Amino acid sequence: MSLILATSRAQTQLMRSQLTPRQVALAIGVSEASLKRWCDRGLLPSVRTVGGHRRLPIHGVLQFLRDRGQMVTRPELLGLPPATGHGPIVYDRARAEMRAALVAGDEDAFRRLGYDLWLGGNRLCEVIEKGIAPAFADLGLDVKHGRVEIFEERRAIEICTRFLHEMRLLLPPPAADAPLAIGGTADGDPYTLPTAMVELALREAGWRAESYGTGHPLRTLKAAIETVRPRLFWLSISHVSQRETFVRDFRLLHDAALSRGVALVLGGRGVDHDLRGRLTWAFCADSLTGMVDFAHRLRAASLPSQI
Amino acid sequence: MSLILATSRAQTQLMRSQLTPRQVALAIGVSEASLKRWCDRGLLPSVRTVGGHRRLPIHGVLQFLRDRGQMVTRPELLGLPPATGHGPIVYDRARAEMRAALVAGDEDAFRRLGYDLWLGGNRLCEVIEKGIAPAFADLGLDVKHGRVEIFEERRAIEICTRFLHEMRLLLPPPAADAPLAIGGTADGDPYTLPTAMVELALREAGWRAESYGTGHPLRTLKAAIETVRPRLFWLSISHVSQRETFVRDFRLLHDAALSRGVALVLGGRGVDHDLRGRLTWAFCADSLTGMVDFAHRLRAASLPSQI
DNA sequence: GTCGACTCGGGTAATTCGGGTC
DNA sequence: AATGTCCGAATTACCCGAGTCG
Repeated sequence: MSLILATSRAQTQLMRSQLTPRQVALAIGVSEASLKRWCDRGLLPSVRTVGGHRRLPIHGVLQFLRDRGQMVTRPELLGLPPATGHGPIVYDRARAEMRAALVAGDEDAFRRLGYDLWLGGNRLCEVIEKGIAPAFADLGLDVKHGRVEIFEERRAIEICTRFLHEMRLLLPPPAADAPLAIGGTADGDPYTLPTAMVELALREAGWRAESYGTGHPLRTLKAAIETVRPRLFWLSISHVSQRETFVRDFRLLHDAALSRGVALVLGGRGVDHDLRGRLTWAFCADSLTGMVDFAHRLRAASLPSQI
Repeated sequence: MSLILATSRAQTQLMRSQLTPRQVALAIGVSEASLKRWCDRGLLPSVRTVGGHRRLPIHGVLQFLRDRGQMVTRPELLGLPPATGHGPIVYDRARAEMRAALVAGDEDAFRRLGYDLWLGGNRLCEVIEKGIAPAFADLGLDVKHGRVEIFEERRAIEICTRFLHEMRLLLPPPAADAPLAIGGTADGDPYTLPTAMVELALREAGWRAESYGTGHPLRTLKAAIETVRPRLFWLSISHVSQRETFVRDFRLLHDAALSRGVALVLGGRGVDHDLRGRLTWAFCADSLTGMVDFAHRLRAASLPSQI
């Protein structure tokens, strides 16, 4: 039995972590000579083959493009979706166009919008918070008012999940000694996107973040904290099914986190005034960027003598 | 460009301190020709078989990579003795090792096992059916008997989901004129993995397959069939929450599919004898490979004059 | 012994090197 | 100061028939 790996270019490039100068030059529409000079000046990270040929790690290339706001003329050579041709995108328009792409089930269009925002130099947590999340908020209203079918919303969630996972692969892998963060949602809270978004935002910020998914009874999360011993634990709260039980069991989580020195972070649209008054935590985020900022401060505090 | 990968039995027996040129070439992302030259120049230690074939001691390869500071593009291809092959022994071992990796939350190990099976020449639907799915079946028993925490199972699901999405990116994108297949799970069925597996298996078989995710009320799936007009619709059934309602509403689905010429396919461990007697369908799959075979036949029937 | 897949060696095409110039 | 183009030499990738591996 044999397997034939038909390596169409678009997909091998995504998984291939190193690119040749020619591929990058074609993709971004500059001469190979310029690329060589940028590499030699250290603007663009590169490694060498045995014979001295340059190879460019994809992470470094994307970072460079984001920093410089460099236009990508043929993104498909990098495994990216085809270009919009729209030029720079602002959040208001991205929100509307993302919503439209999601409703239509147009995965490529959605990916393109996400990539445009990201390559435009925005942090992922901002792309999510100002583009994707609002698009889903609009979508939720559409469903509520019967303008959009439920299957279309579910399909949108799948599309977004795949995009988030794609971004996860594109981010540089976290350092082995990076602080560990885990999290998820509680029993009765099936919303997968928010916790996946938190994971991605923390990974972008250099954490070794792993989402544990949805629907965890709180006592198993207590076990997770005690077993895995992360530096940070996030509980994404989109919906609370049994409030009294939740509040009671939550104490387990808090006590476990406190006694193990784990920073317990809450967040999500399910955190209302009532819950805020009855739960205790290390940080309660009202935005993804706020949460990332807290993670930064926590990390800085953990390494006091790093100058 | 295409790679033909196949299985060599000896690799399972040798405890693999030595690698073939092809494995190393794939793992570090260079051509076999370059590898040969580097060996001949003494940059990379190698020994010869009696017939003159090169074998590369793994420690020499790792040393070489360290010296050059080169990143391994596919680290999962190096390190452990790959379990290449197709026999039941191979799958038994993969199943056990996958289960262990999943319980431990070791994503890299799981990915490596998946890649090993796939690159060993197995189709993805077989990798899933004989490796991954049994591993999860074992895991489910572990949870049931209290040997494994719930958070560990949820974490395993996340790991597997990310792997499936990674494979999805690795497969060649479906042709624009490939037949369309959509599917998902019904309301009250939160099991995401099976429908994601179906999607992947159909994409491997050349379909334009898109999973719509979980938790669809059946009437919205009816709308999906009528709006999207796929050639095939799969309903993944892992758990049926309200049996009577399900059976009643299912008729909507069947009628819509029948009148639109959509092949309605059922499958999943939730399809029991009772349901089989009360539902009607175009095909009821008791295995992933069986479902893929049906899809092949369906496609062949749709294109009668293709020689 | 058969057989399919892999590897061999060597040859050829394509890419990249560094440097110089526009 | 920065980019694009051109050059000969070197490196890498791809291809082929014959032989090896398991």
